[in-house]
Amino acid sequence: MTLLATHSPKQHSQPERADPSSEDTSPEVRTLAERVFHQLQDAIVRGEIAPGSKITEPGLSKTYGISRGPLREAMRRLEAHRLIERVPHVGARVVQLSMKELLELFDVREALESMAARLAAENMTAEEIAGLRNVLAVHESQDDLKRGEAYYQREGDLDFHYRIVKGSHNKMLMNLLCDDLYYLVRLYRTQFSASGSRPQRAFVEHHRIVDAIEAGDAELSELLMRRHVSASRANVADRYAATLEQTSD
Amino acid sequence: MTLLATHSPKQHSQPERADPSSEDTSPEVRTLAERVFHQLQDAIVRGEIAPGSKITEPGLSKTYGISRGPLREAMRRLEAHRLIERVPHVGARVVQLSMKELLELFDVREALESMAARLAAENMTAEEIAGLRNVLAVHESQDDLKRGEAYYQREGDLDFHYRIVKGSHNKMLMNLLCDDLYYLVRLYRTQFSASGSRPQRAFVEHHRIVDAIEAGDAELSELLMRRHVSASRANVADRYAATLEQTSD
DNA sequence: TCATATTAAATTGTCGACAATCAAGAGTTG
DNA sequence: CAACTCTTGATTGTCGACAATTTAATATGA
Repeated sequence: MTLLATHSPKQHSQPERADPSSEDTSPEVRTLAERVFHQLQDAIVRGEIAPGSKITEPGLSKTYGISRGPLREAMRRLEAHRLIERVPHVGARVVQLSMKELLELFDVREALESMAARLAAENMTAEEIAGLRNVLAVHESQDDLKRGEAYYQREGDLDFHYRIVKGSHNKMLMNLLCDDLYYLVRLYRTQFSASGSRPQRAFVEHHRIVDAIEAGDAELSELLMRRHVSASRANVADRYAATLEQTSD
Repeated sequence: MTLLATHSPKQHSQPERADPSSEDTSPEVRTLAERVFHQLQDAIVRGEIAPGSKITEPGLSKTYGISRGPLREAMRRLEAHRLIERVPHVGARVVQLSMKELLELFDVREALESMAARLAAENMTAEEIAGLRNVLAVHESQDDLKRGEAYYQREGDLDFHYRIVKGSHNKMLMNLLCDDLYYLVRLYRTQFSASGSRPQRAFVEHHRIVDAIEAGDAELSELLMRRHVSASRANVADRYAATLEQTSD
């Protein structure tokens, strides 16, 4: 019958984030809790809900037109994904990554993604490698056009890392990185309005990583990915230090 | 095959927490959902609820004497921690790790724990190192007594790894390992009734790791921990292969 | 007998209401 | 004027009931 939606025609009294461009007909959102979870996840990651802002259950309940039951379940999932922080009997607020936590995130990424690259070199299929090269080609063309600023270091970069993690053929690794950490990475990029720097250097590094994976050199792939993430981390740390000194100007 | 049948029927009212032996008076179990989450987490990890068995909401609701509201929130958390698997409109069942997934878990541990050891060598305080050495001393005495079988490779081993992860002073790493993966490790140990082998060898490895950490040698600590976890993985794989051949006996 | 369709039971998803708890503001008092 | 208490408002936690879906069991027909 009526799968979902049309339950009640979204009476948005506060049409703040009533964004119809969002995809309600996602792969498997057969339940309200699932749907609102993805909606909130998107809204948070895109910065539509301010970081650090308190989110209240009646408020969201009104906004999304559902009752508090499934909403609370969605919030519990968001909490598990570290996108919101809850305090019993007090409330929940969107996470606000500090620089310390961001650097911690990079350390975890360095550990996991280098392992992913190693496994990818061992397990990636020819088709997957071809797809990976195709991603690089797209980046290259875009790099010519827009001097590699906007798209490249945002979703495009994540696409590259996505495919390598997927190429590891390790489900647990995929879940950890793709379902948890990468959303935090996106959140950080909106919070710090991080228009990634060093695009050309990262681009070269990406190419070398793919070369190593294609050659089946597990150790080299691991090493290059480790350096790649580590360099990215150092870059972020440097830019942040520069920002701190710039404040007194 | 039907080991570990039913869980304790605690048919109590709501007044007290009832079970004094359990850690119901933990730091922050101020809500029913929190409490039943920890109770279920323990029950699953200890094998009191059979792996692969289907758990039904009305059943658990009766067993723990709470309504389905907080119960569902607890189950959502269990799902996020990968202890149960849910299918919309169908139900939930306790996870049953396959050997493939178990080896995946070891790969993730190798990546994360080697990073943790590296950071621990850089950040661990003198008191933390002293505590770590004390753990080793306890293991040694127990090793003399019981020939290192039961306790050592179970909770004791995890205690060792716990402290190193904690010594990394990286909250995200701590959450990932201590809150998620280590519960899966415990679950595996009950599911496969894995009375850990190679105790003396692991014991020596533990000592060398602590030595490296105390010396502040980050690279060596990382390398030794990586080898340690990798050897543990290989041991599990070998034992499993042996079990397969033994089935024809 | 096997396959298919229908029905029935049980379970999951969702909602609205009530109780418990916290945060803030008004009011009092030294 | 400051500090403390009390009250009030709002939010969170919990419950029971109803609707929707799945699963099984039964009935029906070729």
